[in-house]
Amino acid sequence: MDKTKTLTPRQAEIVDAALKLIAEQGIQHLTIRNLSTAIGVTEAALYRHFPGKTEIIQAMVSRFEEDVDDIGELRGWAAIEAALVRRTELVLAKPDLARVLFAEELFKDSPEIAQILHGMMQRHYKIMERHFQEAVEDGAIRMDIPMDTLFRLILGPLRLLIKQWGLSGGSFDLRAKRDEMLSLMKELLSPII
Amino acid sequence: MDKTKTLTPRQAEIVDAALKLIAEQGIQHLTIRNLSTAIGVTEAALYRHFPGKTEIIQAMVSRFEEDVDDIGELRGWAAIEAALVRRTELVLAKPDLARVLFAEELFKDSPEIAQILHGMMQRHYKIMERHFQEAVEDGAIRMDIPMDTLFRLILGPLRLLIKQWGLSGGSFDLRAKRDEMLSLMKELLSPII
Amino acid sequence: MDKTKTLTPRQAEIVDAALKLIAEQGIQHLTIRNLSTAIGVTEAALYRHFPGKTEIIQAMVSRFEEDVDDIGELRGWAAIEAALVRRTELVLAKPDLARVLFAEELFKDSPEIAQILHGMMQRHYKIMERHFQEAVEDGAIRMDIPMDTLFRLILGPLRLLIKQWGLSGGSFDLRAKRDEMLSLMKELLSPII
Amino acid sequence: MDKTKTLTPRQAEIVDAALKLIAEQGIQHLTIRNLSTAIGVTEAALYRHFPGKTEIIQAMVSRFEEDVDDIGELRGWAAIEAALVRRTELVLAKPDLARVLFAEELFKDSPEIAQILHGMMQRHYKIMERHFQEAVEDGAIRMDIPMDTLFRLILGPLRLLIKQWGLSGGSFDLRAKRDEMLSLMKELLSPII
DNA sequence: GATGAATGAGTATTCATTCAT
DNA sequence: GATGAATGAATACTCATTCAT
Repeated sequence: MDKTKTLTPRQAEIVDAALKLIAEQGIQHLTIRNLSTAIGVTEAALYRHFPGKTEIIQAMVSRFEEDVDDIGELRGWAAIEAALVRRTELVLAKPDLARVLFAEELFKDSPEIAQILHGMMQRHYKIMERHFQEAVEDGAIRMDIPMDTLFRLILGPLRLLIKQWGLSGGSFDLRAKRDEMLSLMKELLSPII
Repeated sequence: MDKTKTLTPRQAEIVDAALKLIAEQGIQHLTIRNLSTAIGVTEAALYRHFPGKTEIIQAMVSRFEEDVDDIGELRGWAAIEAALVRRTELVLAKPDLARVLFAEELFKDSPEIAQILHGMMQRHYKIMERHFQEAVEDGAIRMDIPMDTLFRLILGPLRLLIKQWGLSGGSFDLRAKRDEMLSLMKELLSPII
Repeated sequence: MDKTKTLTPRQAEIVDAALKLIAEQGIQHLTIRNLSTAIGVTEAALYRHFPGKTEIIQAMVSRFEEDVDDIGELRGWAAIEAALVRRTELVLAKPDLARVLFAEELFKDSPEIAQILHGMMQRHYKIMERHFQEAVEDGAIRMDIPMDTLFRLILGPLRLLIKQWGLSGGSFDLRAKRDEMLSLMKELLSPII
Repeated sequence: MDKTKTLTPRQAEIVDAALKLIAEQGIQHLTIRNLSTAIGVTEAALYRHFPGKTEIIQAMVSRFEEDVDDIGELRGWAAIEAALVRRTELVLAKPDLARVLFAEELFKDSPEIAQILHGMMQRHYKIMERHFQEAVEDGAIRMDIPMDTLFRLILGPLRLLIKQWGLSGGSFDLRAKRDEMLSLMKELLSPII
């Protein structure tokens, strides 16, 4: 039931620090040295808790799923809205994690991580697709838009919104803009009666 | 007339190799060593052609503008379409360059490059905004959408489309999907008469 | 009580090796590579003990003060003699260190070190000046010589003596020559009754 | 008769530039690159005029002799004074050359240069020794001082004076201090009647 | 006389990792 | 659980020199 390995407190601490480091200074500054001094131990100490750097990043990436998934019992447009809201709320609650969230190309290096991310996106895509389908069936979304295009039409602007918010250092009201966008999308995509 | 410094053949070769390296292996692998062996010379040889790594990246980044800008005399929705088409055509023509094009966070580290990119984006944004305005005036786009939201609504899906195309290794027909998206957008955004 | 940071054994070893390297082969050969092989470790290992090359040199230079300063409770000509004797004894005890001691121009490049050395010289100059003053008051030195000239008259020959001794590879009896010089100076500079 | 090879104008230009570079920025900055850009040619061009860097330095060092030697027909104390005056005048006329003049340890690297310098010093010493002898015979200097000590007693303060003048960036009147020192020395060293 | 392009050895420093304690 | 010391491979960059043109 629980696919994510439970982390020890120390492991969690390390993952948190890694996340913070990446978000604040970029992937390049995620070094064992920086990580260990951020936590207050020696470099060697980290290897008591993780076999290597790769595993730390993996643990870090795995945390994404925990936070992003699970929109409850909702269906259709309500589920879509809930998913997008959840995403932005996550961004607001854990900006560090979020700023990394949409930068898949950062992890091009390690195939393992890239794969984890890819799987995550795929799963996410499947879920969204189901809700899109429901929304079409419910009459909330017009039926002439291919699924993949619909996905891009909705997720694309949201991703860009979050990216701009991150790059600008949180200089505007993310919630307000998100809500504005959502209601606008809902209107734009609704069937022409 | 020509603001961009003309590169020597060797410089162009280096920039090309850099682009390829970044696109294929990620920024982390853009090292002087990798670059020089990719070209087939010693590391020291590179410094005959560029003062340093920074300048190589700058030259690389500068090439973006050359290719992306300039949509001619068009205005309004036609100009928007032309710009987006041009972007995807660039992606198709020079996938290496393109894959880097939308990954601003890659350059978070070096402020100089980040600034160049930021300036580029700003300029691009201004141009697009003007065309949006024109399109609204022309009656091609409904007038109740704030400019920034409009920008995200149009650019967001395109970016996502290109990113997916890149990540999937060009597994679908980018032109077709782009055209589909464009005509759909045009319809969605047109004023309700 | 002890202003100088105590060095770990390894740090002391490194500083010693650095001193030896400089003395034997000149500043140009004081490289991390040479230093590490002189000690028998890899280059990287040095960075466990010092943050960088600069700090190594600083530690090296700091040792000067330890050894040169502090002439006890003496005053006047006795203090001057003690200072000069102490200097030559240092030269005899640690030739490596000493050979570097009077070659300020070696450190022209790195301002930090130059400044440390300059401060050292200034402090030394002040102390000597005080003792000169006392010696004049005590009637040991004639009163018609300006302080700076007096300084040069006494320190100049000593410096040259030490330099010659160093360049000649210690080919003559430094102590004897120093004593000869000191007693001669004392006589030359004493007031004409 | 003329031991110094005559330099071509270009060679002289290179030597001058080398001198200036060393004096202004230290030996470490005497690189072929810096040298060539100082003159305004490519690095490769230098090798048309000198076989290598060593030979450039040699030519540079050789120039010392030209300028320092030859005090004419004088003898005794007058010759000593003339020699010291000549030295300081050289310092004043060509500070670049002069600042290098007393820093023998700079050239520890290349034995050839060290040897040239050593020979120069030896020759100088011999000449001075002769004049000291004459001065003693003439009754200008007391006869109880060993030659080598006498040499240090006179040259030491002068060297220190010049070094301080150089390090301070020429902040005091070198001629005045030199004259003050000379007349003082003359008095101090004269026989007690 | 001079240039442009290249080289091989070297510079200080950083990295992830290992191991004995 | 953690440390101190070390390593080997990498980083960007500089050096004196060579060579074909």
